[in-house]
Amino acid sequence: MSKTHTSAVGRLISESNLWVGALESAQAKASTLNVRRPTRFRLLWTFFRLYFLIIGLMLRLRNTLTGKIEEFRPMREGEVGFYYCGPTVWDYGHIGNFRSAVAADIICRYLRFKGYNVNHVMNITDVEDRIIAKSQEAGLTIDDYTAKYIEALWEDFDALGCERPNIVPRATRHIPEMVSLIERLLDTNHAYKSDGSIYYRIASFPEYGKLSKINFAGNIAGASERVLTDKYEKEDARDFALWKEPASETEPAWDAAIGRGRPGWHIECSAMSMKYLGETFDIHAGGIDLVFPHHENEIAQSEGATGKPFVRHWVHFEHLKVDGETMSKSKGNYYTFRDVAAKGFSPAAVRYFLLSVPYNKQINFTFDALAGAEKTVAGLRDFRARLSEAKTTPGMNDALHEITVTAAREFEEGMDDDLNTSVALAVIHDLTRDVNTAIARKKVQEENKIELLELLRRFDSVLNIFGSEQREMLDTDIQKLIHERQEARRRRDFGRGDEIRKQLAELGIVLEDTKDGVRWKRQKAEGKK
RNA sequence: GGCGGCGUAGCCAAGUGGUAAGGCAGAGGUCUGCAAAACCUUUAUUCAUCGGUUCGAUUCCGAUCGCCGCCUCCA
Repeated sequence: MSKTHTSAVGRLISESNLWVGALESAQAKASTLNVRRPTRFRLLWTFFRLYFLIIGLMLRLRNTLTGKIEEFRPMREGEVGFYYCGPTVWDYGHIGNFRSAVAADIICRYLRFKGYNVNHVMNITDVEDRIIAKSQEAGLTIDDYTAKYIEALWEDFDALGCERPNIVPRATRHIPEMVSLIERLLDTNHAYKSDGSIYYRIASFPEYGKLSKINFAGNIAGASERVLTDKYEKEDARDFALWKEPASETEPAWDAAIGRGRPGWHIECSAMSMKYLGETFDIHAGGIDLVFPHHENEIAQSEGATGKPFVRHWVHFEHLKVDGETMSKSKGNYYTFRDVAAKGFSPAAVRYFLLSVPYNKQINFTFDALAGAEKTVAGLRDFRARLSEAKTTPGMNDALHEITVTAAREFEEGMDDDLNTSVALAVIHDLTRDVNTAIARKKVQEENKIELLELLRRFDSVLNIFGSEQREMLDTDIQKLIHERQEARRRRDFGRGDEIRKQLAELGIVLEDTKDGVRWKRQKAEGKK
């Protein structure tokens, strides 16, 4: 096999979308004919790639609005507008929040993997009842109060390997946009003033309930006491506040043509998402609990004001449970990401755990499962290091090449199927086992290594579980000890060798004697219960 | 009361109308001076329970039990 082959395969991997059966057979034919990848074959490949990109490997995503799994097609070719209802910064994020954040991260990363240019907008809600209450308790302005949690949020994002969104609008910085949207709603009779506050008139929007499929008739007969007993100056109990009159002088408020007040929660997301993504955009994501009323209200506000469809594809993340139960402070099973990290678990293990179950299924958090994730991640990282270090012979092992190609295809098929990360991970584990065997049997050739490492990079551009490829340098003292131990072993002075191994273990360095020499690694982080 | 999700090995779990992915843990083995790592074998005749449809159901339908979510600001 020639160098040309390698680069073509490398491109194949890096461009993705191309791993289809027909392609493989074309490729198999090329190799049986022992053709040095002539230009016409490359053209044929390109044809297949384009063909299957259009009709073949489409991402299928569940859409809450229709309740169905649909092929995802953006409004504009190659461009995706993505809005994720981000956190309310009144406290450190808990592991449930990060389940959603990781899910949003995976969607954006996978869309990019598929070749889309993604504009990821994540809002930060930095004015809201709890924040107001907490900041007043602390004697701080809301900006001073939230600053600490916003900073913490980014630290947690970085630790968990979540990409920073492209745009992170804050509610308090978009008051004029909200005010003008409310004005539009007043003009179109979708909103009304009452006692200094402004409410949305649900009766004016007949499609209200289309996202959550909520049945108001059924509710009234049932247990929704709050709706019935709440005392509001509203035309209809279902109407919700767009603009709230401050209850006291000390409450944060903004002066506006519509009166002094502060925005309701729902209007924030309508105003900010439309500002950055347009009046109609591709994907709006968030936790499942936001379906009603938050997202339902966003639709009412946005579509009421514009008369256009607001969002084409709604994606909702299922919740995380702890030991099979709801996570709540009163049950004592409430954990922030920081709590978990403080118990000695690595952020990588937390990320792995959070993405090990598809986003649309509830995930059950247990410390046993997290300890399992810790070992699994360590194993995967070890695998990549072993592959990087593997000694190779020139050329390409065809059987291993087939395994590589198949893994690439199956990974993409799994992810295309409504982002089934469980399947994608299983593909990686299978590949790991096969390649480990190949390494042990010295079957990994130079070109296999190149394409395998490239494939792992491709996988990791989506999952981000392998992490940095930078190999840490050892202290010279430690290097000397390792060398000394090798010398001792050569003399068959195993007593001295074991002594040094023990000494290094105490320094957190674990050694592996392989046929190609000694490998070292850091002691795996052990999570403690 | 209305709407929705889920119950799969010790644990976390994927999945499908045709007879159970993957990870962790456990057991045995190969390799190794010993380890470690890796690999191999093994661990659910069975997918909450009971009925029904079907040639065939874990997968579809019904009922029951259990868990979880939403029903006005919770990811």
